[in-house]
Amino acid sequence: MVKITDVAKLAGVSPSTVSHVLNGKRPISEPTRQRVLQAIEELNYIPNANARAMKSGLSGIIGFIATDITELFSNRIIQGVESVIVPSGFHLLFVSGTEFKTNLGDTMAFMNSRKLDGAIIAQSITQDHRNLEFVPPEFPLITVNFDFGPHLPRIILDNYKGGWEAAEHFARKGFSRAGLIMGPSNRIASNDRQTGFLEGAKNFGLTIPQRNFIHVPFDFQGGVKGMEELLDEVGNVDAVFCANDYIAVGAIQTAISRGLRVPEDIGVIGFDNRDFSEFWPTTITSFDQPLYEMGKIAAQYLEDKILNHHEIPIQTVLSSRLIERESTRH
Amino acid sequence: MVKITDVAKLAGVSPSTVSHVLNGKRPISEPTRQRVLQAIEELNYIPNANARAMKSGLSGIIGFIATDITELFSNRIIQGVESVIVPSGFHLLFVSGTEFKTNLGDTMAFMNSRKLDGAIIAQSITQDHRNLEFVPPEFPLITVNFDFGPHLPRIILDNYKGGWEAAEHFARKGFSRAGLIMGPSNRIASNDRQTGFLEGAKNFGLTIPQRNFIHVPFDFQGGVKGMEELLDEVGNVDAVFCANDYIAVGAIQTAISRGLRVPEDIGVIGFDNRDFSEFWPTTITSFDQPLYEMGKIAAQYLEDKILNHHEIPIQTVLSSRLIERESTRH
DNA sequence: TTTTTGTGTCAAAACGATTTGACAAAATTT
DNA sequence: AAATTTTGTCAAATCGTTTTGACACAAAAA
Repeated sequence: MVKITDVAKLAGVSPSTVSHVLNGKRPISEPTRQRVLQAIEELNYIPNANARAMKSGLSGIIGFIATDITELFSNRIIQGVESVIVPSGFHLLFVSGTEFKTNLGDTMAFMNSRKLDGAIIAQSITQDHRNLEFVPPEFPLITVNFDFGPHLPRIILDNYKGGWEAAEHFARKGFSRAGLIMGPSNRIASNDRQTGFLEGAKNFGLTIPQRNFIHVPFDFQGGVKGMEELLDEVGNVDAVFCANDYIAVGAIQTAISRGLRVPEDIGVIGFDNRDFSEFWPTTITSFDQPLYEMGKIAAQYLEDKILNHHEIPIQTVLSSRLIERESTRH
Repeated sequence: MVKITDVAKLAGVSPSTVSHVLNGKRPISEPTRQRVLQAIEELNYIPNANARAMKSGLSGIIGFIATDITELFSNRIIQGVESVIVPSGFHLLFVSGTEFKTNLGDTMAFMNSRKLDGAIIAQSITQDHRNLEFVPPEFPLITVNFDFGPHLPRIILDNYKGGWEAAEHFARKGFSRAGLIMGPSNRIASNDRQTGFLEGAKNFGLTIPQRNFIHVPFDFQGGVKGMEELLDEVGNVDAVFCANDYIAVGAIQTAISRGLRVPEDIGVIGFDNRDFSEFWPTTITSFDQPLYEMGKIAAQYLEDKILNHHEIPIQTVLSSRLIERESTRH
């Protein structure tokens, strides 16, 4: 491996001169500069990143912590993050969720090992704070799309507003009897959306069933179960707001198999704007989350903290965007 | 930041002794060991990863290069990779596709900068070799799910076999007139599947249309276009093999809107086993790719090269698995 | 008892860059 | 012409580990 002294020798200068040519910390005369550049070219010299990291104290690596990388969400966030950090010379290192969850000691060690200049935590399922207590408070850290407690800066979605807008949309489209199929009840996001929807429904004159706490898993079967429960036990709804698009699809198929027409007899709104909601036989009205944007903002704040030691605003709130499709075209 | 000398001082030993306690390269007497351990605990000492990397020449980081991280494929591969490398103390660093594609110099610099101990290249769209010519041949590198030329070790899918099995499945289910909607023609995978399907069709007695080279984009609209073309111009098919599930869905919807029943009048097989193929109104017969497995194997080979300098087998071939669903239940 | 072997520890030399104090030589100001 | 400033370069110190040759001391073998 060719190193800086090799370059210096070939160019007939000292290593420090090579370094100055590379980093521009001191002026170098043009002829010397050229000789050094030539030597670099000739030897194909690449500075050793680890040596640099050691001297500077910065690794140029930002950690990305997600409980489940399979979740498509993470990816759009990642793209947003990368759009910011890659041009600045940073790279993204993936810290697997399980690793993060299972081993406190290692997590702390990792954050403290200087391998990471900072980290972004995205969409964790757990609300368990314990791990983070071990991370030193000055370590640059930000969470995206979920709230990990009052001390950690976060980029979040206005879920209350999303719920409210769903109700508003139903009302404007002429639906009148609200129903609700939410995800697992331990999620703050779910609760906020539910509250927003219910208060919105009240505000816009939709009827609300007494029993408004159907909670199901975030998948197709959850939607099936939710819609069955809604039709069999709650009854008399024509406007169903679902926690996500998988649930919406299950709900729609169940309604159809019960002889109901969507949206004529019953309207459905999903959440997340999954790819299939756009080409499902009945295309699905849904909320798009600005995940790319969230990643971008998170990355900008993080960089600003790492590079300039600026504090990250404790909370940044973005809005989801309603995308109207057939499932609510009354 | 507390360092090894601080620990040494507190424990009343030399830094090398602390190092030996940590790494076990030399025997240390039990009482000394205990004192050192105690000091480490007390000071909350975490070794500096960069200093370590510099000394050892290994960063403990493996690069993951994917053209499009949004693509769900990458994620299952990543999970497989992680299942192997995380227990061994490695971490995964994303190298964004665009970065890889656009800037030759940087790519090379990156591979050579010792920031990465090795890299996995997954599912690139381009067939462009140029970037890799700049990577030194001894750099541990392996590609997953695509072939980047004769010199790079690869884990690939037996696409020919997949095509062949699709034909076999159609024949066994009583379909008789084969049709084909493939992805963009520049993909080797597409071509292999096509050849396998056509030869399989011949072998199992399916009729093959003269015009068997419909190529469309890999999405829903591609499927719509493909099926229209098939019905309008090729005609007389009852068994359509699609390049992926998005195309299959578009094809199915188009067939249905033309008054055909799936699978009674026309059977459809997709590829990739996307989540929605399992709950689409007509569930879709598809091929599952062993992506997790591929990632796992790639990671094992890579580690073996990084740690033990064992050469990576130039080619490892895995098979896809047919999952039968309603779209071919004749 | 003397020699050999084995244990446990240390001091010093890497690893490969960046930073800083020093100092000629050249350019500018008095 | 002397004093001052600027410019360009270098030598040496530093970042925080790991590794290795040396050595003291204890235990075992001669």
